[in-house]
Amino acid sequence: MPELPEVETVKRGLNRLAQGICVKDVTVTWPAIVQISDELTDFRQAMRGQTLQDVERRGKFLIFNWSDVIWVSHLRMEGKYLLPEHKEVVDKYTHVILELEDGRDLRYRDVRKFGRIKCYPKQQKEAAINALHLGPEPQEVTGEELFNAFQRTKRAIKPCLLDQHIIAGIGNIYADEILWESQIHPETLAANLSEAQCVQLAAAMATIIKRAIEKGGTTVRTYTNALGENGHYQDELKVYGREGLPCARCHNTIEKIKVAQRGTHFCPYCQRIGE
DNA sequence: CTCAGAACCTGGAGGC
DNA sequence: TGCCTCCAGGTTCTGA
Repeated sequence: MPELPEVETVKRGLNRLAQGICVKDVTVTWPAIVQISDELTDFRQAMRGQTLQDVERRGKFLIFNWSDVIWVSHLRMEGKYLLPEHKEVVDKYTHVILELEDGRDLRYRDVRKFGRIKCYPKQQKEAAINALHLGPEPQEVTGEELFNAFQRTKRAIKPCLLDQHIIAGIGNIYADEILWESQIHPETLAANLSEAQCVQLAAAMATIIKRAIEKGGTTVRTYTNALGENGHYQDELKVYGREGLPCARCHNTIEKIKVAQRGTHFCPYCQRIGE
């Protein structure tokens, strides 16, 4: 679930369903998921009595604004927030449970246990977000900013799109989709892209990310989305998961290769190195 | 400093 | 059915 459009969808769901929830008690069953900043002594103690004001997003991070603390939360591969309507049995993949004053629970569920929730005092908010060293959002970055950032690296364009210090929020699915839209081969050296190609890339990022947010993100495989919301952008994917199928633009066959250890889908005819 | 590769975890899919 | 290998929407650590 977790690239920018999916995280944005989770954020909107939490703001719709969880604003004003008040925490009575906390249970953590996999301690590595929860971290606290040096100023705090105990997560459970810090969270008791906290009311959720709202949730923001920066890149793929969720920022929870509680009354006295903030959370910087990353879902990584499979993290989900759930707010079950009825008291459901807690399964073995649920690692954090906030027992609420209204009788419900806010649960964090994560099969692979990769996700993280870091808790800070509220006054540390700006410093905590700055310490993430995130690049600009893909809907806001300019071609010129991309061009300048790419001059400083010897890497291929694909790993640059995944580097959160350069642009914050793009993951493996949208990187492939953006490169297809821009007709750029994923192994092209980023430093070799022209300024015009960087402008094209910035435009493709804005269009694709905006559209994916409108569609509620992308749901692939059998993951069920948090808060009952499934994405629909999977119906509009042009290359991701489409190896062996015809390219929507030129009808040649989509290929899958490895670039910087990540599965990478592209059209070898309309995405060529040096074009 | 930069970059490639491993590590962190678990489950599903496919080969034998 | 069982066992093995590989793969997965991400980040962070290690070491060259």
